[in-house]
Amino acid sequence: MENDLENLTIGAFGKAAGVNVETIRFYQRKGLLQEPDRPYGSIRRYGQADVARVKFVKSAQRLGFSLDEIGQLLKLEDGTHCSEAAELAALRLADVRARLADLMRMETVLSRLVSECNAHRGSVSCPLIAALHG
Amino acid sequence: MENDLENLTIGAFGKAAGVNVETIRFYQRKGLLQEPDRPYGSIRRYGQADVARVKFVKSAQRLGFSLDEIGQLLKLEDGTHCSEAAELAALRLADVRARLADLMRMETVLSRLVSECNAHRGSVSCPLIAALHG
DNA sequence: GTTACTTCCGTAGTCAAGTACGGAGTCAAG
DNA sequence: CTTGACTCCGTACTTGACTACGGAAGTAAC
Ligand SMILES: [Zn+2]
Ligand SMILES: [Zn+2]
Ligand SMILES: [Zn+2]
Ligand SMILES: [Zn+2]
Repeated sequence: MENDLENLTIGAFGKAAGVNVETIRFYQRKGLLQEPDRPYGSIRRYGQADVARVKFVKSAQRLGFSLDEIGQLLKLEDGTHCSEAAELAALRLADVRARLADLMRMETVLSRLVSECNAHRGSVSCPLIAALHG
Repeated sequence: MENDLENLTIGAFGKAAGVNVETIRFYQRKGLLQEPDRPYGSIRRYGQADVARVKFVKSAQRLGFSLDEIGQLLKLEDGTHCSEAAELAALRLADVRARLADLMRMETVLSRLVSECNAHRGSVSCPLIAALHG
């Protein structure tokens, strides 16, 4: 296979970017990745810029951005006017903090319930189950 | 309407439990709620035990249990042998803690990126966008 | 030049937890 | 005894981020 770094088949591309081939096609349909022209009667080839783009998507996903938001970010990728990007990131941050607060509440309650259940041996009814009725 | 507390129509039941009628039907299909017998050529009626059951489901959901897990919990609702319930709760707790760690990581990175972006005014490229390439 | 993998492309399915819809049948009020 | 609201039931749709499938065409290896 003549798969130098700028002539990757979609399979090699997927491997290089750490994603499934189907994921690449899916991103193409979503408009997150453009499909390179296809030489007549042949196969598309991909390069390192494409790999970088997918890695960008995956990094942003790890920070909680949705694919739609990542689409926005990619349009600002030149970095010349980042205020919109900062705004998106601030929204994400607010959302992350809200979910964090939710989970902290769950953590508090669950850990209390688990330890209460561990402690009530012998007593009549389980406080864990009882708590779910409130 | 003769809707005393033990003769609720499904609509009154939904209102009493704070959920949509369709949600009730959905829970019935899922086996979380049993459907009461339907007097010949008539309409089903519900009581406070049903309302309590839905509220149990909703409480457990707020703690992060899935409907499938809640189905398990409901089978143990007698409270006589709670070790399985405690085990489920411990699993939920572990999961909540894992998600908490994820979100804390996101919070750290996002808040750093946002403040770095706010600080870089005038400098060449945006560290927020740049970071997504790593 | 045949075998065996890939690519291409469109469509369809997955998961969770519901929501929506359409056409009966039922019920209470006026 | 009709109107309008509600119930019943089955089926299909929703969201987000993929994943799977099927058949034709391209390509690589021997
Ligand atoms: Zn702009
Ligand atoms: Zn217990
Ligand atoms: Zn048991
Ligand atoms: Zn910036």
